[in-house]
Amino acid sequence: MEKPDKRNSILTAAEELFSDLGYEGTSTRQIAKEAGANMSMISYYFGSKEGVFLEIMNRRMENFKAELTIIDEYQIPPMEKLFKVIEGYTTKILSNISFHKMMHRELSLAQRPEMYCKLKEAMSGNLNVIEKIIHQGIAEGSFRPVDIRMLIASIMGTITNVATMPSKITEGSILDITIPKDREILTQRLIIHLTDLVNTYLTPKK
Amino acid sequence: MEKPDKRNSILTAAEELFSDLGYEGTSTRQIAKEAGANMSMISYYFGSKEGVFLEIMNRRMENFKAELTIIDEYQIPPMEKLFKVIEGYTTKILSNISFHKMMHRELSLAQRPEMYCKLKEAMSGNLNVIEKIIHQGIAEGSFRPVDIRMLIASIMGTITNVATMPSKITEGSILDITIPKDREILTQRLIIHLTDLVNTYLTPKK
DNA sequence: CAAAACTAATCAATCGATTGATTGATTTTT
DNA sequence: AAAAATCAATCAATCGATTGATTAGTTTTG
Repeated sequence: MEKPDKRNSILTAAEELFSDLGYEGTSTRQIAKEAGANMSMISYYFGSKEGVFLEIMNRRMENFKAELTIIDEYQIPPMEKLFKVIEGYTTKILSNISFHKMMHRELSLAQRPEMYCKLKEAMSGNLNVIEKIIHQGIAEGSFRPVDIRMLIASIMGTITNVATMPSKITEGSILDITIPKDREILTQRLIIHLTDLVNTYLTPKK
Repeated sequence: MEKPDKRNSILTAAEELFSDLGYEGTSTRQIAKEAGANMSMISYYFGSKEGVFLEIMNRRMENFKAELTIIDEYQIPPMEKLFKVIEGYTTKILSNISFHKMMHRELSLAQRPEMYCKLKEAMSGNLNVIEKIIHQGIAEGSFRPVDIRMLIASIMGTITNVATMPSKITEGSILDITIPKDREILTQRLIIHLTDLVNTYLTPKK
């Protein structure tokens, strides 16, 4: 016997719809229809449309954080740490594009102050780890002195650009990030590019 | 004597609201109120809410394009071209953040196919200019061979990251991109970082 | 053990509020 | 006076949310 489990199907449907159409662009009727559930199930399980949104964000955020702080503990050179952070971050984001789109829109619009703060907090937590690593590298002389915040903007921005930009925009490229196989290829290509970029940029000239 | 010019005040109000609240998150009543105009003025001048949106986007896009193609014509080394492109692009985007936010959301959501195509076209036009320059540099040996598309993603992504991310996220930084004076500082800092980054990354190792 | 009581999950129907848009009358400009 | 611009009032449609009723599964009771 199959379990309907409308609760999860609502979350799944809502995440995709929010990601594709935006929060305001998605109606509770669409969510219910897509989830194969009755509208009232949304209120029943999550209280409101915003409740669904918050549940999705909180879930994904929990799964997202931490990870990076562990890498910082490793006893390896800063450059190796940076590589691991880049690999971890890229993989995470490219395998959760829907959430990443939602998150970015949330930070850009800044309408739900509570959620905004949570995201900001989670975000700057990750930022600080990266900043610390780069700072350490510069201090010990294994990195060139650079504008740390701007370099982080480059790293984050590159990943976001690949993740959110419609792949069709890169004309000629047949890769489509919505296709799992292509996404895997893109992920590796992005990791290679970013590690090459920061390595070249941060390695002191002889 | 002041001219009411409701038409323009509607466009101005709508651009800011669309940028802050998103397209679906903005109501025609808000636009009218903010513009100090009657609701029906929106239909009168633009036909519909979407008409307002399209007018804003088309205006800004016209103003945005071209510029880059001229740079490509200059008789200067590829690296100098790239610097000029970066400077021009960065300045343009950071002085039109509202439009840039709208544009990115439009590309991310892809709901109005017609507008989406226009934006894609304008975007890939700019991309191709940059690609051509980098390609030329690699061909003549003044650039290292790199993943061109990914490098472009880094350049664009960095600018977008600085432009769309709430400045508060960079804790410690007191710079607020919404304040003109701070924005000017950030713009210069961003240009310096990007030129330094691409210069270091593209210059062949001796 | 079986009847009764309770609970979680689901549904169709409907609520008041808000949406984008339009109307016809009125004012301003030319 | 003709044209252009503006207004208050109103439209049908859709929004998010709630209601009361129903079902199925579990617990408690006698």
